[in-house]
Amino acid sequence: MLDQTIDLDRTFQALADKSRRTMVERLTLGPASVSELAEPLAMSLAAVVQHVQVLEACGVVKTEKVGMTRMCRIERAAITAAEQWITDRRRGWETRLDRLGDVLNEVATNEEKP
Amino acid sequence: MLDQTIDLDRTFQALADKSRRTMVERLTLGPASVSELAEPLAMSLAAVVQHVQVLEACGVVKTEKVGMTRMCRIERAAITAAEQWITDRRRGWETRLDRLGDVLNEVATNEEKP
DNA sequence: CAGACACTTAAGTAAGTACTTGACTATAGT
DNA sequence: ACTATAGTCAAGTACTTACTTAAGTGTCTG
Repeated sequence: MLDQTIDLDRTFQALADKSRRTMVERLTLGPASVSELAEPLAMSLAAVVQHVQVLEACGVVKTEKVGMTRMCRIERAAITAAEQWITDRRRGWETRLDRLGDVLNEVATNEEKP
Repeated sequence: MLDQTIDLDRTFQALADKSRRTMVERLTLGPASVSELAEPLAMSLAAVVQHVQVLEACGVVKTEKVGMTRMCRIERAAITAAEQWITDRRRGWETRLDRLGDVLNEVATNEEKP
């Protein structure tokens, strides 16, 4: 429960960076090495490694060393938790707006035949 | 287009904080003043105002001054954009996994009757 | 074995975040 | 008019982030 809060913090934080989102987008196409992730980004490899560490720390990606390359792949759970949080909120305000709509309809109906 | 990237940065950044998520959760129940948002949070009013400013800067909430209170309400577009980004990624990796599933099924079928 | 390759680690830096306190400014009620 | 309320503004501070460069460490390839 408390852990989930921490993970949401870290997951949203991880997604709050264009470079990391680019990496995630690449990884949705399939696993990739660190240098493959680095390829479209204008920064040092060391910086990319640090971004990978951020993504790994929040559980959005998992990595595994194969020979001299580190293969990265996306891990569904963490990112899904973030999606779920937003979806739950949206559901909240949508049902509220539905109820508001009902009330407005009722008022309108009552005004039509007073 | 470029703006959208900036907005996603800011929106995810905004959601990467427990206090701000608490505020958003409160606001999904309906509009609230700054002090109402502050009530469950262990920090100064000034700090809460700053959080509200962050949420407003990324478009997740809109505010309006009514008398001496500032009323805040949630604004769907920005937060929906964030949700959409995740949903699009998930759709990406799900279709990829589906294709992988197809390939595996095909392999399995071929192995059954070689 | 030599050299290239793919990271890895460490240390440093500039900018950004999340607060704080304290002084101030408009309302609103009595 | 007097005072409480609800917020606003400006500094200041401790901490974190997103990089950088430079010097390693294992892992192939010829």
